[in-house]
Amino acid sequence: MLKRSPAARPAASTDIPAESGPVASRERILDAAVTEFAEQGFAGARVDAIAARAGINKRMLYAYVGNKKALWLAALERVYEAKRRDERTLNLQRLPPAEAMQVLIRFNFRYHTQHPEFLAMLNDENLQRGQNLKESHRVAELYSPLLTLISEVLARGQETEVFRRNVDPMQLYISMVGLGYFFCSNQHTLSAIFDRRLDSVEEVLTREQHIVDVVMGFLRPER
Amino acid sequence: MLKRSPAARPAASTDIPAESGPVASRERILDAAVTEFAEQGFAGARVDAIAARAGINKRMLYAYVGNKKALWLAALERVYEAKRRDERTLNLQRLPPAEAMQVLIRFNFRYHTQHPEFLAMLNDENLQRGQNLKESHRVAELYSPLLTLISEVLARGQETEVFRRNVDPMQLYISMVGLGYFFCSNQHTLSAIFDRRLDSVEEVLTREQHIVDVVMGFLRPER
DNA sequence: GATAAAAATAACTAAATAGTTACCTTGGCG
DNA sequence: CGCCAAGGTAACTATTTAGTTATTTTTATC
Repeated sequence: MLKRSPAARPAASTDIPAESGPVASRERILDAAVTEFAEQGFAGARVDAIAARAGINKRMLYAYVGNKKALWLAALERVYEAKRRDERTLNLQRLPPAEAMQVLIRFNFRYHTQHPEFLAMLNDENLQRGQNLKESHRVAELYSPLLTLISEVLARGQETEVFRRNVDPMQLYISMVGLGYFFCSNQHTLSAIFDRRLDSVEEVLTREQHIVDVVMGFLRPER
Repeated sequence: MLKRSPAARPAASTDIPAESGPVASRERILDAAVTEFAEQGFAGARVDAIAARAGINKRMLYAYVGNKKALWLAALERVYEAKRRDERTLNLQRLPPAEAMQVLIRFNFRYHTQHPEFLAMLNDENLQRGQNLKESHRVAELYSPLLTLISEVLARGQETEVFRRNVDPMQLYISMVGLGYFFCSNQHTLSAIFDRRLDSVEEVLTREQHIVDVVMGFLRPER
């Protein structure tokens, strides 16, 4: 069991070129894993397919990352990190609360439409009852900055009385995300049941505007 | 390929007892399939496990239902039907629109909290890009009566000016469902990220009230 | 160039899996 | 009883799969 990772070897005297070497290999493997896992789910994904996608031998894949579960967790952390990184680029302090809230809503929806791999991996992790994420020692890092952002914008809007009071930021976060998540994640079954394609640009924009209307409509102060 | 289903044999002279016979066997198989598929997903589910759960031999399972994909589709149709059947019991005509809408919202949320197998199978069908559902010759039967109910209640509420105008019933349906779906389906990852259990009675009731508040808040007419 | 460690490959293994085949059991009916 | 078909079982097959081992190639350093 004492498998030394090839990445642990002392760095060579020459700098490692950007497009090769152990670190780059690991990146390529994780990218390939995200793609395969997102398309097939954990049980449906094939380790051989991931190796092939990464253009690497299976033996090296095991050396770099470990077994299939470790691969899943690394891929899951990767898609979370990617979203968190994007979330952190949001700059809302200068915007008035109503506008800032709209930016948050649209950002979330667009992220979900553009990153089906994020939705697919989250769904499958939930099928596995979140056991991998619970065992991750990096969960704390994956905590969404969005919740803090929402809290801040919400508080500002409540002070200036453009938003209603007594709104739990976590509930609002789950609602904001859920309104887009279900539409994106379940587009195929919705499409089959309604006999209507939902992946056109028009349908997606219509949905985005509806989500903004729902959240902003809800947040209007009581008369 | 000419496999005669055992169910096709002429009925015996004695009546088939309720708890045995081909029809009952098929029911038991489908129940077992729903459970196994919901826990493991399509790729993770094992045909042997389904046969064992149903207390039936694999040979008979193949005779009664067909291969794994046919089993999946039959199970998927079954969970849809179950929800549609429940939806049809809603009796909203007598209720004033605001109350009727709340009943719809709560019904949906409760159904999702109480039927994780419905969510799990829908998620996995979407991972498979809805291909099985699209090939089903029974999709039309699976169309949700909820959409019609929502349309009716919405129209009544708009006439009496308790609801805002210009609301697309399909968007409202997707929102109503999505607000609860995400919370239920992703409870494990949400729980891990927020380091907070979401499956207690209190948390579920809090969420239900929030969903009601969001939808009803959105539906308030503009001032 | 020699050497040794690192990196990569292909071939292998043991277990699991969807689907099938050959065979056995039961019960109704003349 | 004797027959036969429906209903059922166990053992099998061909393939696939995660994970490993034996071996070769590459690279850095002297």
